[in-house]
Amino acid sequence: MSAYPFRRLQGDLAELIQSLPAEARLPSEPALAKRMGVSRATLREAMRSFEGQGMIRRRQGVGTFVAAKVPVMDSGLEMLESLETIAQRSGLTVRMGELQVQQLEADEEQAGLLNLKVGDKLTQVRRIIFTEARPIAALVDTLPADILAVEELSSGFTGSVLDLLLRRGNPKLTQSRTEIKAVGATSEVARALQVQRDDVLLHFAAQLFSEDGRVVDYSISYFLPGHFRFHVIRQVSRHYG
Amino acid sequence: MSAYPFRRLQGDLAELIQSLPAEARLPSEPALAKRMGVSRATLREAMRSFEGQGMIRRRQGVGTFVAAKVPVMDSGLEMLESLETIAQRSGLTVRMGELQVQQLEADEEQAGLLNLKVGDKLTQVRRIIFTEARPIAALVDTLPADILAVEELSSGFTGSVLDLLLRRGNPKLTQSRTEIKAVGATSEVARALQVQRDDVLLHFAAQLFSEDGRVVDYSISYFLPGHFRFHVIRQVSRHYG
DNA sequence: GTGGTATAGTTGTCAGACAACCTGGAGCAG
DNA sequence: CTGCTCCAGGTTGTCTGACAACTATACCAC
Repeated sequence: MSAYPFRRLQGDLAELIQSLPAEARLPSEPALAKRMGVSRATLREAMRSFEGQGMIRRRQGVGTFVAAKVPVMDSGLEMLESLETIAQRSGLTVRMGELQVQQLEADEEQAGLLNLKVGDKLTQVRRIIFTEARPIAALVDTLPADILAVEELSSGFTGSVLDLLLRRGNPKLTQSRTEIKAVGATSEVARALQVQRDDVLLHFAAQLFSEDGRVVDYSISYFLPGHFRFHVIRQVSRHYG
Repeated sequence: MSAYPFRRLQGDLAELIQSLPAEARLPSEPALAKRMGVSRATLREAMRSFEGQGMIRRRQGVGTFVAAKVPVMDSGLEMLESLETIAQRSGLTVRMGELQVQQLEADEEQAGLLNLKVGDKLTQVRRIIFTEARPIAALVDTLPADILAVEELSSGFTGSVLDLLLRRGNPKLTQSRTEIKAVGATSEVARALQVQRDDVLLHFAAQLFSEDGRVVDYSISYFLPGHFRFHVIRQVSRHYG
């Protein structure tokens, strides 16, 4: 149970929406507010947030409806989730391999990305995600050592730095800024993902922010095409609506 | 002037936020609501929507602040904008070339994507975006012929189907669902963009939705790496906050 | 100086009300 | 029967006013 109605609502409402079939009609706002135990104003803030993510569709005088379903396989980029979480929701089994944890000191580029000083201690985690036998993603997380110590990764590390931080609950994570590119595989990545050098890969570079605005993780991901589907809902800017 | 306060507010607030420097503090909610001429409840719905896009940051008991600035050069994917609009905001000059407009009948794939029947009339627009002398993007828009007729593209077409539809104001566009991939250049695209076959390209495939939920445009874009920067703000899912 | 405490200002939430809008059916003219 | 108008009920959109929870600052006792 969360302290604030809005946060609890986000989870409850997401659960409800995902449990309903496409085009299904949601209860009216007064009814839903009562059922969720919040005021209609708070409910509407949450609704607005879900509408912005394209999960629901509202029509004045008619009702609120679950948006047309997108194939379950792919993942919307509005929410930051670990690959493990996405895979689990999709009913896939993935495993992690080739885990490498090391401590190092920030060079100029890393210091800039993490908003630190050159020479500050860093923890770096590299790993490969496999489905069945094939590697499909390569991940590198770099964190300040005071956020995540090397020792913490020794026992029972499942492979997701994000999930680890979320479970620990400290620092409190709020959002990430993810940059999207297409790259050719370097020889190192090509070997890890068992593809040819210069083969096409999707590339995410993400800064993960905590509640106080600090950068707590810089994450680089390489995805093999065809095994993941990423999409984003984009709003039409209505400067002159 | 828009009929609904919320829509007007979206534009006004976006303008205000973008005009302020990073970390700047916004007026308090009561003050801002009064200034914008809406109630605090409506203002808060808009604020929640902007918060979801990572544009502002709210701290209870303290205030609301403009989020750390994202460089104007690159473009957040939360908002759907034409390349021309993005370029203009970035101070770049781009020009369109190799415009091809044709009418055709929907095959099975196109019918499925646009939610039409096989054989329905389509308008297809192909074009290349250049900066200076180099081509940097290839675009293909496919629309139902009743949405956009071939004749409408004859005079004064600037190169953006999106901007054209927005200017016309009919149908009213609401959002797009954009799928993101990395692909190797086909021989056709490679020739158009003056790259080698199988060179790495970023690939967007977007369905553009109108107010009534109809798919009014299916758009495919190929981007040359290095000339565009795309990012997305991702919220941390707080199922157990 | 130090630490605790009041205080003003901010966001978070609530309740109730009315306006704008859409849908479907009743009623009526043809 | 058909087609039209009108109306009533239900839904989302917005507003008002209020109180709760929280934060930073100023102030005071020590």
